[in-house]
Amino acid sequence: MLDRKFLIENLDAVIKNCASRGVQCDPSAVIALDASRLEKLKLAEDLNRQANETSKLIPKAKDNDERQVLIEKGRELRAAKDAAQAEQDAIDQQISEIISELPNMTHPDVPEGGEDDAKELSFGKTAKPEFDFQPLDHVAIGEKHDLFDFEAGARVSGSGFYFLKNDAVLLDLALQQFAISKLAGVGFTPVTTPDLALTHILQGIGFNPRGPETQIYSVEDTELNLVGTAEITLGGMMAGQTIDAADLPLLLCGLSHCFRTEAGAAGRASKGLYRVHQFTKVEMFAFTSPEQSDAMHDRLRDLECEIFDALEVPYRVIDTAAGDLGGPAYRKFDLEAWMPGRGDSGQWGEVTSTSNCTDYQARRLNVRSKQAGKKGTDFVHTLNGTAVATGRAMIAILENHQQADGSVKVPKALQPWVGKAVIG
RNA sequence: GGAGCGGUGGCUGAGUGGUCGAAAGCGCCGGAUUGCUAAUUCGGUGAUGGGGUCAAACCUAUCCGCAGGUUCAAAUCCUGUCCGCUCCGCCA
Repeated sequence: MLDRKFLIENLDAVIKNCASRGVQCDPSAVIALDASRLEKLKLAEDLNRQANETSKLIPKAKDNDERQVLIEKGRELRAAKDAAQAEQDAIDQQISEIISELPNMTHPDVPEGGEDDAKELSFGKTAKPEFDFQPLDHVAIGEKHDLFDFEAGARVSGSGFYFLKNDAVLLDLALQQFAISKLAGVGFTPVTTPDLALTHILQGIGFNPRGPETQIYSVEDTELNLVGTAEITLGGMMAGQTIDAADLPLLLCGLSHCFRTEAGAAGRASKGLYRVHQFTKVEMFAFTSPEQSDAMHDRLRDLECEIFDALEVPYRVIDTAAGDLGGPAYRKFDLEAWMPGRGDSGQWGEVTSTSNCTDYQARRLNVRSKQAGKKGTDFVHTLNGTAVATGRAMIAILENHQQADGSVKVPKALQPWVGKAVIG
């Protein structure tokens, strides 16, 4: 959510930003609405003040007659104030509806355009593999080593669910262990998180749990929703809180399951583990001061690179174009791993994503910071980034590390947890 | 799931209809003082919106979990709701 004053003072920039984000909206209506809102606000406040003054006179009234006159006057003033207040509230509601549809502003370095206009920033340390045999995709590798059971997943939970089996379980746990111990070692507080969250928390983070397009599973007759990412619960952890500025940045790494309906994704590359309704993820989350967030965003991206370098997976880093950014993001970097089994001869596939959401989520969630000696509070900045989504990481590992005999090398970083150097 | 109790300022905790944004203590900030990393003492110390100012000061409205209701007037009475605690039941 943008700040109302910011919007009013920077209307042209906001309109331009909406256009480059591809968001249909009319923020200009807010200007006139806010002017009349202020008018009603002042009127309501003035009437309220008069009513308060009248109320204070009542206990001091000389006699019953005077008291009755004052009570009647108070009654009228309150009624008038309620009417003005109601008008103010109605206008305020209209303004909020418009503003809540607006995306965050955009970092000046973000490329213009849509999905295909992302800027390629860099590549990982690991080169794309060159096979002297026909490489398999991860589904075929899984069949060979009995790693997944998609059929049973469909029987039990429907299409898009799966069981991991055997070494896939070890790999899954190893990825979690590796990511968490790596991050705990560089200042992140490890947490396990609820897998369900209240609707208003989702909305604060920028998810909309209702409507036909929603990516969110909701529990009927409750305010609970299955989280699509621990970003929701980690950000929600500090909702309504005021953090001592000296404690910033606050770094968390959270382990959670992630649930996504994938509404509207039917037909898109959906084979195997790539697009599923449930997966496990270690997520990084940072609450920072406004000055710290750009540097923190680079740090989260660099940590993702270190993790995938350690997993010996080839990847590229892209700076997502404006039109492809979600509403809360000010800038977003993705790591796309090379997946030799995708398409005819391999494709890049997104494995991580890190966003700087500046104060967009903090304003909705009301997360502030307080600096000692300074008057008032500031909204913090929030950032999130994938450390490891185990499903997609496994795709990249299995497909890149397969060998001619069908076995798969386990990256050194994972061997302590997998307990072996080769699968199969 | 059943029964009971409770949610007040950074914290502890008073406060059952008007003078309460709210006692007291702690913490914190500033001053004084004592010959010394402490003690004593005085004062100050919430947030948000609106106005005001170069910036302050200042003025004003709102906020005692949240949302409604009663009343001229609500932290205080009523209803709903969320959260927490205790006991019982169930349970990994």
